[in-house]
Parts: sequence; structure tokens; C-alpha cells
Amino acid sequence: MLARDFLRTHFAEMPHLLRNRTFDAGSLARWGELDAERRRVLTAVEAMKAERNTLSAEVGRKKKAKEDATAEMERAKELGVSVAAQEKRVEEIEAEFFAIEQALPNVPHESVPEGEDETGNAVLKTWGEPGVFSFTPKPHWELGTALGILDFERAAKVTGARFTVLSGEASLLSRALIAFMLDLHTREHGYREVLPPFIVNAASLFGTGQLPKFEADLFRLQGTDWYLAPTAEVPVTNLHRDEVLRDDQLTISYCAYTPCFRAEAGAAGKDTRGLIRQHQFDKVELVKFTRAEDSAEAHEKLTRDAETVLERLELPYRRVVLCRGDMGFSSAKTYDLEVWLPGQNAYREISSCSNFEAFQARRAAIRVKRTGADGKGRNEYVHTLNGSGLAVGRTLVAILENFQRADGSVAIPAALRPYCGGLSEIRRPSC
RNA sequence: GGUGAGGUGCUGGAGUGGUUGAUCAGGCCAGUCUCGAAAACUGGUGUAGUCGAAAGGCUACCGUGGGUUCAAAUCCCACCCUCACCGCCA
Repeated sequence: MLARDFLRTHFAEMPHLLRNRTFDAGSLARWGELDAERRRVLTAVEAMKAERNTLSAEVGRKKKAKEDATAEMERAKELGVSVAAQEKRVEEIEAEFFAIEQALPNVPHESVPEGEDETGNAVLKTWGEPGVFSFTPKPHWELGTALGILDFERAAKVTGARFTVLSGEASLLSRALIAFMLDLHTREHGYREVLPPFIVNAASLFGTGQLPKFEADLFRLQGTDWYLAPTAEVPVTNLHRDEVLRDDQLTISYCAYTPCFRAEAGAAGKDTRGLIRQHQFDKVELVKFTRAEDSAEAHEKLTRDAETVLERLELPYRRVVLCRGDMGFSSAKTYDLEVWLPGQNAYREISSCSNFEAFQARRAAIRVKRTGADGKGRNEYVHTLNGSGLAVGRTLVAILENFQRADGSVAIPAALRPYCGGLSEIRRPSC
């Protein structure tokens, strides 16, 4: 959510500030009307309440003194009726007001490029060279099926489309990648590892911005307000929901492995083959809470931490900054990391690193107690950030496709071998 | 799932309808004292909204949401959570 103060003081320029983002201009105009009405009605109600409180105190005093307080009680009762009616109006306004506010997307950071869609994104850097193959590189679903380590058919039988069984080396590699990534981030990048619940409640999903707008993308547990977590961003960011942190706690950095569950509503026909787009996938997530003035630098650092995983695994990638129109609802600035996939002859997203500034912190009420220049304490919203470090399934895909050999076998990156019991390649068993 | 107990401010812990945003103690901050510290003493120490140029008012908040009442932390209802025991179970 955007701050009310900000909306008020920048009301006229909001359409410009939110250009290329999806929002309802009509409801923004309505916000302006409601803001004025809300304050007008609120002031009136509170004045009546103040009078009633005074009368009630008078009643108490008179009753104690055994005096007659009938007049005060009657007057207070009348006021109570008016208060109730006006309060109902306040609640209506408040509900509509809030509905508008929580549906407005974040204002992009000034460094975010212009643009309506992914064509407006800008490649900021490229690392590594796409490998040169003496043969036509295969997509991972062909490689994995031939090696007997990816089983799409049985997954479809057990559950349905967009699920995969990893078996043998694929399962081992997946487990190794998780351990490798967590070790790297905790030992070298200063993150604290957490293993959060994989099921989250509606309040948490509201806090990070998935609800109410994107309910269709989630799996909801029947008859509850619990959902399968679509990303560890949700449980980990909400670790500090409704908290006031101490200034000396910041910056807080967490990393977490979780499976992620997405209904992928509207994704029909996209990436139907292979591991790229699944209802269930594994991810190691990086989450940071910072002071407002530290978030831009923390965003660069977090993105570097994710890039380091790719570099250690010798996977060519590029960093892209998303333009205004291609960014997610809650984000102020997003870098995507795209890994080279020779089997598809394309760079594909493997990590998305975003700075949400105070947008999520306002929704989730995550604050920090700070001391002002005047020596007085005050609460400020923190800035929250997160990024994949990395998506495990897609990393597995990248290894299979980049390290494949002419005979259909796949080498294992050196950095990963200690996590695989020294295994250096995946090869179809001769038997 | 069942039964019982409980959820109050940074912490502990009072408070069962009336000037209670909340006794008291601890913590923390500032001051006095001291060469300095401790101790002692004094003062301060929640959040949000709203009015106001400011000073300063006002309103709301004692797990959450309703209800009763002139008045609710206190009474009633529902729900959530915690703890204990039972059942079940990885």
C-alpha cells in the first residue's frame, strides 16, 4: 500500500507516477472524494463522542453523589443514536477507501526504465558465454526423460499436468542444489536460514500483496483461510508482521528453502513442456528487512548474492531490469536474472529480485523504532526486499541443458560435486 | 478432537461496570549527586486516526469481532491463540 500522506500530497501527479502500471483511474479520483468526506464525517462523529463521554462522566459523578442524572442520560442516549448512524457511514467510507488504497500498485523507483511490457526491459549485464556445441543441444525434457531422471508421465498419473517426478540423479541434484545454495548464502553472504511453514494464512498473503488481487493464482485449502505458499517470500516476510523492530536489528537477512505452489491461472499453453512452469517447485529465497535509506544498496547486494550462485555453477546469465509496465504489483524495482538455456536457445528467468520499499511493510505493519534528530523515538516502516537465490527446478534445467554432452550424458558443475557424493556426471545406466 | 485454565503497555503483574490509556514493580531514557560508576532521588517512557501554523486538543485501542449500557479492560455471545491433561500421531 502507498502511504495516505503520500497520496494526499501527490494526488494530482498520481496518474503520472503510476503510468504504465495497471490501476483504475476512476477509483483514484474517488479516493480524493472519499478522503475529504471521511475526514469531515470522522471529525463530526468524534465531536459527538467527546460530548457523550463528558456526559457519561457527569452521570457517574451525579450517581455517586446520589443526584438525579436523568437529563444527562437521555441526552447521552440521543447522542448515541446519532453516533451509531454516523459511525456506520464512517465504516462504509473506510471500507471503500481501503479497497481503493490496497488495489493501487507501488510507485516505481525513479531509476526504473519506461516501458509498457517486457520489450521495455533493459539488459544491464551479461555473464559467461553461451557454450558452443558440436551437436544440436537438446531441451531438458528430452535429456531428462532419456536419462530416466525426469518422469512427466507418471507425475501426470499421480497428480496431473504441470507436475514432475524427479528420480535418481535428478532428485539427488535437486537436494544438492538446495544445500549448496543455503550453505553459500548462510556462510558467505550473511543470511540466517529459516524453515518456515509452507502453508500461510490470508493475512500473510495480504501483507506481501498476493491477496486479495491474485487469489486465482493460489491453492486454497478447502474450508479454511489457509493457502499453500506460492513463495517463501510470504511466510518469511510475515515473520515480522505487526512488529516494531529495534534499529540495531537491521539489516535482517533471511534465506529459506521451501517448495512453492502456484495454480498458474491464465498460464495455459505457456511452457507446457518440461520443468519451467510447474504447480509445485522448489526455491531458495532471500529476504531482507532494511532501513529506508539502505534498501537500494541492499537490493544490489541481494541480486549479487543470487548471481553468485549462477557463477559458482558456471551457468551463463544476464541481468535485466524490468521496465515500469512489466514489474509486479508490489515492487518498486525488480531485477530479473535470466539463465542461458541452450536447449531452448534462449535466456529464461531463474531469479527475480525486488525492492518493495515500504509497500509491503505498510500492508504488514512492519516497523522499526528509530531515534530522530530531536532525540525522540519514532516508528518508521522498514523496506522489504526479496529474490530467488535461486529457483531450484530451473537451476536443474540449466545444468542439464548447459552441461549436456553429445552422448546424452550430463556433467555436474565442480561446485556441486561435494554435495552429490563426488558424482561428476549423469549417464544412462547400461543395464 | 475432548476437558480445564488463561490472553492487559518493553517485561512481570494488578484491575469484575463509572473521571482507568490503565495501580504497582522492573526495564529503558534524561537529570540530580559523583573524579567516574554503583546506589539513592526526581522526571519521562505505547500505537493509530483526526483537528490545529504551533502549543495543544479530541477519538479509538486491555487477543479478534459482535452485543448489552448514559458509561465496558471489567457483563453476554462467537471466534482465534497459548498452556495443562486426555485421545490420536510423524
